[in-house]
Amino acid sequence: MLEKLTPAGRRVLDVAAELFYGQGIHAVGVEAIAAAAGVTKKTLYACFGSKDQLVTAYLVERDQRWREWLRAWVAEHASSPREELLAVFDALGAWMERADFRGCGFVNALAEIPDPDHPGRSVVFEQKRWMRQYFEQLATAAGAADPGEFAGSALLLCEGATVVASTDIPGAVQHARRAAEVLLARSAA
Amino acid sequence: MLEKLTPAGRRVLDVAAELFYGQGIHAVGVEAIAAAAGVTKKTLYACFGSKDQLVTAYLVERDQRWREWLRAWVAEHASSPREELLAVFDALGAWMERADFRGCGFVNALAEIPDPDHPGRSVVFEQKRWMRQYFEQLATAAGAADPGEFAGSALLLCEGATVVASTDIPGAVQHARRAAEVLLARSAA
DNA sequence: ATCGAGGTATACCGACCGGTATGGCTACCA
DNA sequence: TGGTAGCCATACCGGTCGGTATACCTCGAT
Repeated sequence: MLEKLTPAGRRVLDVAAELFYGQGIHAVGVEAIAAAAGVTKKTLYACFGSKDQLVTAYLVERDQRWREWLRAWVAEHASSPREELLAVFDALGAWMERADFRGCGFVNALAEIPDPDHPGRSVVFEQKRWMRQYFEQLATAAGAADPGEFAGSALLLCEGATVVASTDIPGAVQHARRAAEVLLARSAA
Repeated sequence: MLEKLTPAGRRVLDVAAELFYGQGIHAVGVEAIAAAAGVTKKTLYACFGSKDQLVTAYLVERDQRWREWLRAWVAEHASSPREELLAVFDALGAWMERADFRGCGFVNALAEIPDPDHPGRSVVFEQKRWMRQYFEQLATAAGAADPGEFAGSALLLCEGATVVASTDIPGAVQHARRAAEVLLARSAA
């Protein structure tokens, strides 16, 4: 659904991603998305079928891009397994400094999707599971005594930092990084 | 605004709290709230003025009730400063087991309120600041070497656990409690 | 040469949005 | 006894919601 997008569909998804993240899903109507993408509603519906499916496509692509961006950032800013682990928090910090930062797009989406059967929810679940697994992989490489335990803690700190950073409290991610260092030292082989 | 509520206003706020938390703010219309409270829209507007003000009142009261509930829970389930600190996580766990748990109502509200001037946002900020301060107070009593540092970490773990618990990953709050114990031991006098 | 895919534009649908207006009823208090 | 606070019911306002219908255009591939 994402690779074989027509040019118009591509524009729609880009615009939808920005508006959904910036203003919230319910706050943005399909008409506004179509207009901002320079596309008629008919084209939008021909490409995505419904608003719910457009929302799901937004989340799927956000997940893909996040994984790619994070891996690239870590690879570029770290030169040892231990550094890679902590670089995740530095990446988080870099992301939060963006002017349009408005918390975790997946968590925000979850807040607006109470329906347990909405396909978007499982995309969010999968994203968090991936983050935990990524931490576990890095912790294993870094020689942590219990990589699974550390990965769970790191996920908590990571999600906590994202929430706290969006509530006007400064230094959240640096704080999370320090806590992760302590927990890693405790868990080191 | 909250104490001097008329009986009809009281019902409106109770119903609004349940619907806003359970379905999201934008997803619930004033008409649905009025109907569920057995009240006309005119009465709703006479009591609260606008939907935004009703949302704000919901957040203010949620904050009040949370503080009272948490303090009472901690007082009942702990008998030493250290136990009190960790009991906050047990309280979190008890709250998450409720059938209607749907993440942090304040964080969810933030996701739906991008407007930086909305009065509801500062209520959310204040709630998080209070949590941090509460942790600091407990950490001081428990003899932590750096109560401020520990309070920040505890807030991260607490918010992280709430997010992670709402993404289908089990054991988040128990994990957070264990991490808090480790960090507290590291920070103990 | 044609035909379908991917567009455009405009108009429409019923339902709902937040918010207001009119009017009447009861109960308590000065 | 008269007012007013609180509440009811109904109807209305302009605007927007997600989604559909009709009709026309323009390509590139067969």
